[in-house]
Amino acid sequence: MKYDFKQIEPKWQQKWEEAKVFCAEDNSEKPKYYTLVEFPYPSGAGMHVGHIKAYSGLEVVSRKRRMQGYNVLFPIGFDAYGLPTENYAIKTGTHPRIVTDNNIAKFTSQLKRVGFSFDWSRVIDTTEEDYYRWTQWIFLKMFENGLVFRDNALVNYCPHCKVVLSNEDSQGGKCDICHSDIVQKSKTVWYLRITQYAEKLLQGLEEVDYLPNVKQQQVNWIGKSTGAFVNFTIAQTDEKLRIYTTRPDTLFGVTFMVIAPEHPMIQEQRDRITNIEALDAYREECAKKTEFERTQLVKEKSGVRIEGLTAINPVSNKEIPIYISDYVMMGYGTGAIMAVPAHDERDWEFATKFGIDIIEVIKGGDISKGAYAGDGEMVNSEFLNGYTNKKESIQRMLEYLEEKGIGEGGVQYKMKDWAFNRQRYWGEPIPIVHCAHCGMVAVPYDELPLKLPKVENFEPGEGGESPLAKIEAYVNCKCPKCGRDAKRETDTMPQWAGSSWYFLRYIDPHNESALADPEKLNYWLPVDWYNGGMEHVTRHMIYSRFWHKFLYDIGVVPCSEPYAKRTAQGLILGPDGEKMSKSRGNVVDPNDVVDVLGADVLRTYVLFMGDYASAAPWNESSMKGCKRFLERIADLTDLIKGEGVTPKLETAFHKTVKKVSLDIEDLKFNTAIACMMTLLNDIAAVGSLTKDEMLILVRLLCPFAPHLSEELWEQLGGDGFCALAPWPQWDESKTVDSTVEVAVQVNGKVRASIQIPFNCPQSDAIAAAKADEKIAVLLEGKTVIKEICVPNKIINIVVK
RNA sequence: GCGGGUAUGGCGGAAUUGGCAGACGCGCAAGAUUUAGGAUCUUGUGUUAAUUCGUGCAGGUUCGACCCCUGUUACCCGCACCA
Repeated sequence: MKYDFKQIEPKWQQKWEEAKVFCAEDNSEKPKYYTLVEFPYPSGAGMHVGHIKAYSGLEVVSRKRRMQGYNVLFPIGFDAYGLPTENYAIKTGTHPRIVTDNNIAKFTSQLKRVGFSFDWSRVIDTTEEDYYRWTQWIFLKMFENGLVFRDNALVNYCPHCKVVLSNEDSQGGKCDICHSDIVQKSKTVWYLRITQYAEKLLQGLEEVDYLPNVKQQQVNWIGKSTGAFVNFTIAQTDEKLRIYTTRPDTLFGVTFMVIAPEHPMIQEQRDRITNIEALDAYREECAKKTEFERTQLVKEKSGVRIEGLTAINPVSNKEIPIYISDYVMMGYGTGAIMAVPAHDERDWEFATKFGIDIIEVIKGGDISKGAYAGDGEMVNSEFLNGYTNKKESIQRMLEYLEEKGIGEGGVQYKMKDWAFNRQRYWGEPIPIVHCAHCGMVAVPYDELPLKLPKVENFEPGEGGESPLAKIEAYVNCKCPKCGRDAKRETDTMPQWAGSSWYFLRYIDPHNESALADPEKLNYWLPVDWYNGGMEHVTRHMIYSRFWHKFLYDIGVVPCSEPYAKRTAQGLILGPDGEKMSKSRGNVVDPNDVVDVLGADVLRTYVLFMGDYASAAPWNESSMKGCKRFLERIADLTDLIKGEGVTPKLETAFHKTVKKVSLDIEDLKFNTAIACMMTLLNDIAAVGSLTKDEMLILVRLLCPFAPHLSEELWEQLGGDGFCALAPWPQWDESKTVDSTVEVAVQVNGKVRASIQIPFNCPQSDAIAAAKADEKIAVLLEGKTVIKEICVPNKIINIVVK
C-alpha cells in the first residue's frame, strides 16, 4: 500500500469523531481507567512539539487500555486564566476573552490534527462561568471551614507584573511569569491555610505511586522538621521571646539571641530600646535588598545589637544579648532564634564577628576554628553532661522544658500558607463582600457564579489595586447578611485555582447542580495515571492535592488522594540543545511537521527520540527513520501470503507482542518502537508474512501511529475500528527459540559461540562447548579449575 | 551547603538488572537506480597490526562488572542563612 498520510489522517480523524470512538461511558460494565495529562495554558504562540510529547505518553497508554477492554476517560481542557493572556491583551488592546477564545481555537485544531484520542465531549475551560462557578464554590467552602484568612504581612511582590505572588510562584526569588526580581512588600492579602494540611500532604505520599524524585521534591518542599519551642524571658519585662530550635539539647550553649529585622518585638518594645534609630536604619536597609541579594550575595553576617533589652537563658539563667540580623527570617519558625555559636555555622560566624562568647556543649570539634555540627558527648550542660546519643539528650531536655513550663516539643514546616489573591483582571473573582458591620461576608451560594464584569480597561492600578476596583457598579453592593451598603472584594484568584480541581470536572463536565455527581466521582476516582512536567511538582501538584484533601474532608470526593500514579516526561530541547523558547527562536511547531511528514510520524518520533523521562534535542533528520519505518509497514501489504503462522516468524511475533505490551507500561516507548522495527527487519529477511500476522502488527502499532493502523486494518478487512480491536496476546512459551546461541568463554574471554537446544542440561552444554574446535585447542594441556554455566546465556571454563 | 540525578561510538540512545557491550534509529562510506540532484534499495560501519583495547577517572570484589563496593572528576535538576 502506498503511504498517503495526507489522505488517511483527516479521513480517520473524522470517522473517530463521528462514531464517538473515544467518548468515555458513564454507565459501563467495563472496568474504568482514568488517564490524565496536564491541560495546557492556551498561549498566543500555540503549541510546540513539547506539548505533543507530554500528551503522547498517556495517549499510547489510553489507546492500549481501550484495546484491552477498559472504559477509558482521557480528557483535555484549557487552563485559560492567567497573566500572559492579560498582558497580551493590554499590549494589543484586545479583550482577554477574545484572546483566550482565539488561543483555544488554535490549540484545539493543533491537537486534533495530531489525532489524540481525547474525549472532546468533556472539554473544559477554566474561564467559563459554569466552570469557575465551582471554583468559587470550593473557595467559599474553604472560607466556611476556616481555611481562608486575611492578613497584613510581608509578601512576595513582582514590581513588573504589579502583583502579589505565593511562595510557590516566586521560587528562587524570581517572578514565575516575567522572571523579574521579587521584592518583599507589606500588604493585606488573602491566604489559604495550606499549612493546616502539611502533615496530611506528607502522609498521603505514603499511599501513592509517584516517581521517587517527584515524591522527594514534595517532601522537601513541605520541609517538616521536629524540635522544640522555647520561651526566653526578656529581662526588663514580663514578655517572653519565643524561639524554635531543632536542637533544644544545646540550650546551655546559647550565648545570644537573634530576631528577624521585621520581628514585632521591636515595635512592641520601642520605648525601652535605646538605639531604636540604628535598628530602624538596619531594617530599612534590609527591606531594600532583593531576595537574591539577601540570600546569595551577602556572605558576611550583619546585624545590630538591641540596646536596652537582654534575654535570660532559661536553663543557665545567664543574661544574654539580643541582636537583629537578616540571617533570621520572619517567615520560618517564630522569626527568632537562640544562637548556639559552638554548634551552628551561622551563629559561629556571627559570634566571631561580634565578639560574643562561644560555649562548647558537644565534644568532638575545635570551636576556636569553627562550629561543630557533629555528634558527641554533651559537656558544660549540667544534667545533660555525659549524654552521647542525640535523640536521648533531646528527649531529656524536652522533659525538663515541659516540667518547668519553659517550652515544649513541636514541628515546623518550610511550606507557607498560600497567598491567594492577585490584583489582576483575568482571574476568578473572589466571592467575598466587605461590610462595615458584618466584616467579611461570603456571597451566597445561589448567587454563584459571581461573574467577572466586562470592562474596557483591564490595566492594574499604579498603587497595585485590581482593575475591578475602578468599576463602581461592581464594587458597590449590599451586604448579604445585613443588607446595608457594602463593597466587594476586587482581587481575583491566582492561575492555580482553576487547575486545582479540573480533573474532577472532567468526570461530569455539564453538571449544573454540583461540581460533579457523587456517583460518577465514585466510579471514576482516583485518577489512575497522571503524567506531566517536573515544574509542577511543587506548585500545581501540591495545590491540587490540598484542595482534594479538603474536599475529601467535607465529603465531596470519595478518596483522600486524587492521583494514584504520577510520572513525568522530559523536555524536548531545540535543535541547538537549548530549551525551546520563543526568544531563542528554536521552537518547532507541530503543524509544520504534520504538513510535511504527517501526524503519525510526529507521534512516533517524539516517543522514539529517546528515553521518555529525559530531555532530548529535536533532530530533523532522525525523524526520517520514523517516516521510513511507517512506509515500510505500509509496504508490508505487498508481502502478505496466506493466513495463520509463518514458522520462521512465530517467535519474533510473540517476543514483539510481549515487549511492546510491557514497555508501554513502563513508558519505554523508544524500545517498544525499536522492537517493532526489528520485527520488520525479520519479516524482510523472511520475505513474507501472513494476513493474521499483519493484523497483529497493525494493532501493536495502533497506539503510536493510529491513522495508518486504521487504514491498514480497514484494507485487510479487520472488524470495526482498529482503535477498539482487542490487544494482541503473547504465549510466553513461544517467546523463545528452540535453539539458542551460547557464548563460550575461556578464562572470562569469549572464544566461541555454539548452538544448543533451549534449556538443555548443563552437562550437555558444557560437553558441547568443550567439543568446539576453537575451545578444544585452548583447553589442550591445561587443567580445568572451574566450569560455570548460566543456562541459555553463557559458559565460562576457567583453566590453568 | 543540603537533596535528587546523569556520564556508554560521529549523534539520539539499547543492554532481560552480575552473563556475548553498542539493540533500534540517525549520520557516514561503497555500490545499484536516476540526465542530474533528491528519494529509494543493497552492503558495511566502536577501536586495533592483533586472539588488541574498549561504558568519565583511580582502585576493589567476582570465573565474569556499564551494572555491586571505596575514592574521585565533570555536568544537569530542585531547595537554600529553614534555626
